[in-house]
Amino acid sequence: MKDLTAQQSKVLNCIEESINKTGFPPTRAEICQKLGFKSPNAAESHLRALEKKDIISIAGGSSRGISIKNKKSLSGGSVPVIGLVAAGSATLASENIEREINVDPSLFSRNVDYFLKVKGLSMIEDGIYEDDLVAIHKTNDFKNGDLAVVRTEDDVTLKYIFKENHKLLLKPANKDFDPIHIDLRDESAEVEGIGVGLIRKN
Amino acid sequence: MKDLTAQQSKVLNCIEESINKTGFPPTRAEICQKLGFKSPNAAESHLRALEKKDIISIAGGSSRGISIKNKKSLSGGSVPVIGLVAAGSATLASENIEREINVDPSLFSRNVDYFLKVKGLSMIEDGIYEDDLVAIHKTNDFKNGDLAVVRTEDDVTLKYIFKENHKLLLKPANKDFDPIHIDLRDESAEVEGIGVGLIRKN
DNA sequence: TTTTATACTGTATAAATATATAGTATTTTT
DNA sequence: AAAAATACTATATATTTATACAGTATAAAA
Repeated sequence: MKDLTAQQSKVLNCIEESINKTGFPPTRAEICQKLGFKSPNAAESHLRALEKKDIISIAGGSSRGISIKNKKSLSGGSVPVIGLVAAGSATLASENIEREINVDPSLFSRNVDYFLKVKGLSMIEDGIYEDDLVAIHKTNDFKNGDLAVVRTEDDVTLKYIFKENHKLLLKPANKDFDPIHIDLRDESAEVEGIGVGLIRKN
Repeated sequence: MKDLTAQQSKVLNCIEESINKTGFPPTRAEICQKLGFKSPNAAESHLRALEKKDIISIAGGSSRGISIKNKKSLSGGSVPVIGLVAAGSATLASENIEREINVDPSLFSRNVDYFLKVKGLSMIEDGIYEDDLVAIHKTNDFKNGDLAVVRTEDDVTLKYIFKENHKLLLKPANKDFDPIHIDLRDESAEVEGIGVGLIRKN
């Protein structure tokens, strides 16, 4: 990584301060005011220099469109824990949120949108126990064999998913449980997300 | 405090998403686009409602001036991840630290001093797999049956511990592995900590 | 029952903001 | 020695954006 000049560091610091203090990045004018510049272009060119050095990224055409790259300790690491989801309700509806926990975003391979608290023993043979928190990345894109949160017509379930044409197979990891077969021509089913990790509390 | 309407929750979610994804809050127009509103005032009035309920604050006269309140800036303590521990070396010696991760201190029942990266399959029958990170609370106090990190004369191992007088039993959760019997009159062994949780990355 | 809150569409506009262009001067790199 | 990067002032402007105002309609609270 290239070194920053003294002025560039000041500008970067100013951006960080703004985000920490107000919750959003500064405008060019605000940077100028804080650092004593008299022209908005002073801030602009410093921003472009920081962008060139890959320290920040600038969203073109949008106000305050500055974001700091390789955000290591993003304060917004609060992730909701979802307990039992009533049929028909949105998974992330506030009434389903049990609590919020802070996790390092870099912990799991993909962005974690919520934790699903496991009910029942259907995945126990693969080391997923009752009350384990499965980290869910929200997506409807999946590969066969993925651990998926699937919303069926009257349930939300966590199983291994396999799809072949119009047939959906939801496979548990417990020989006492039967796989669920869904014919998408008869029933609707939707993949809400896939499991990318797990947290267990003893 | 948490009597948000469904729409208000959607808007709040939209704000959080924007901050997480782009690094800065959305504009009214962007909220409308994401949630399908056709008038900027739809977003505006929802924002005002959220402000009235003290969920967010809106900086007047500045673009994207939305910030989410009660942002618990709880410094998620940085906790080291310990990989293979060479016999004789201190567990928390820097050469054993693979990385550091941020966790919510309230996540586990007891304070987590480090994560031990599991090697081998000796605990697989109880859902502890290779490369799982077991949260370790440093203590030499334990109960029979606790999952313990035990330092023997030539190894550091993670097993269920049972002590009876001068006899120590380290019991794996895998029938292919034999329990370790240690006679404390002949060999030394020390409990470094006990497992209070687990993190798995898929 | 009246009021208040929710949930929007639609239009308009002042103010905020990004961003280009034209300069000047110094320092660093090639 | 020339080129490129740094570090600004100064001015201008198209666009973004917040925000007010005017409505419509429904649901919840007083």
